Amino acid sequence: MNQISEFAPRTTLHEELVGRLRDMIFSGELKGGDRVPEQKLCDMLGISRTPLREALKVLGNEGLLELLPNRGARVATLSEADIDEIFPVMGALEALSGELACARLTDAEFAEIRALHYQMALHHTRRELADYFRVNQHIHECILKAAANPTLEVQYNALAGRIRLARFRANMTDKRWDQAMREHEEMLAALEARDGKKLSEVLSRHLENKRETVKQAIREGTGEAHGPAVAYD
Amino acid sequence: MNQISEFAPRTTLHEELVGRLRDMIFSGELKGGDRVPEQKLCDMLGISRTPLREALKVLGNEGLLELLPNRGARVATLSEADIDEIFPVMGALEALSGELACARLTDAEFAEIRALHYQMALHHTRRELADYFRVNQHIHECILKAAANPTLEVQYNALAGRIRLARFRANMTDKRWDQAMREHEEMLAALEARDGKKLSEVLSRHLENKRETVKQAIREGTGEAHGPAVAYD
DNA sequence: TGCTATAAGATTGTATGCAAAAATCAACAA
DNA sequence: TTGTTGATTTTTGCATACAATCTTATAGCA
Repeated sequence: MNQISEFAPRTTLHEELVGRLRDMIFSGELKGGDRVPEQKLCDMLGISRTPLREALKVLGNEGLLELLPNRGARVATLSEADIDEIFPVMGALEALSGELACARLTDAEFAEIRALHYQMALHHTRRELADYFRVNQHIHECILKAAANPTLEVQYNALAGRIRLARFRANMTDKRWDQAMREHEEMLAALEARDGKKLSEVLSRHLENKRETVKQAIREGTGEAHGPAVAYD
Repeated sequence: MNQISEFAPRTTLHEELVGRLRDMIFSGELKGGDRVPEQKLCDMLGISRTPLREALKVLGNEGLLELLPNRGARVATLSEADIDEIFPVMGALEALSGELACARLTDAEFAEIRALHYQMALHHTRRELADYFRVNQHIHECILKAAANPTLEVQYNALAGRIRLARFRANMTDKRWDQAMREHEEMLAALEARDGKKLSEVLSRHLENKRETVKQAIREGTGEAHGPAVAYD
């Protein structure tokens, strides 16, 4: 029996490992730049190298790991240049998700997003940053879900995962936070009006500001050890 | 020595296999729906199952193969619903590539694209479909390259690869072909003017028409055996 | 001291073996 | 004929073994 899950779900080991390693990266257990020694991980997880290596190849293909032939895997790191490269693509995808979401959004889905929005607004007024991030991320997930396009979801999440490699606790200025909140007000309005063009425009702008926040976090945090990755907004 | 390449390039076997299998899928050597028997492929390629399986996992993650636990891999097939799901995402990415390309395009790059454009126009007037497709694809590659965003390139090509699973020889009507050619005229004009908004709009529209062509090809070609995948335009 | 060269050790890449699951097929009954 | 059961074969999933490559530590030399 492997030590990963007590009640083995209907999945293969390598597949489970992909998820497990992803979590280890996002949680900070494996930090950017760390080498990923196969044998050590195998001992730790109680498995053999074969399924682990299959998982490493997949994560390498996703851009979360850097695979150096004959020299093992490293957790990928993110430069400011990488951010500038990834964010425009995410922006295009998120804009699309806004358009599709507006076209398909049910009243029930909108109601849920609105509820989350006000919950988030409350966290904003109370200056509860962590809670704000959590709900914020949930809202974006809801919009993406509402777009009802699994391919879009996969592609977007792949990029969002790479961004999460920049695991520096977000430190939004009050000014930027207020701005983000205003943008979310616009989003809600656009969603209610089912105005896809408007929503995609707001989302693009929103992401543009987010990019600066992330870049600044990278600049300030370079070299330091940190906790789990957080959402930026 | 493995039988894949005479002069082993500086790469690992599994990586080479990813490319090799991709080619086999695109060339039609492995057709959509085919099972991919590990042992048989290993014998054929003169390798063992371990690196092959690593490659299969990667291609599964890319969506070119469908991995069924304990039941092996199948070459993925493409339904019309899949097309409708993938094309909007490609559209968003191609629109972005147009905007970025306009922002960065050098005069030399534009000159090359213009040359290709006129070459393609010649193939169009002569009704040389295959040549038209080839040059057409080259033009789109040039625009993508000009965008100078590797992440965008990777994501776009991943989707383009999945579309190529619909390996039916394109059968454009003359009407649609003429329309595509007019769209390319608009593209060239937008590129020359470095009008990113305009180019991204034309590219989106262009892709929308392409979607219909591909869907029609799927409808007409279902079940038949075909040659290598072709570009659609 | 600082550099190169070389050899030992560690790590990765690939092949093989074995157990478990699925697919196939044959016998049989309805 | 059709459908069901069970044994046999095939195929996959994982573990292990061996080979190739890289890393490092050390010795020799200028």
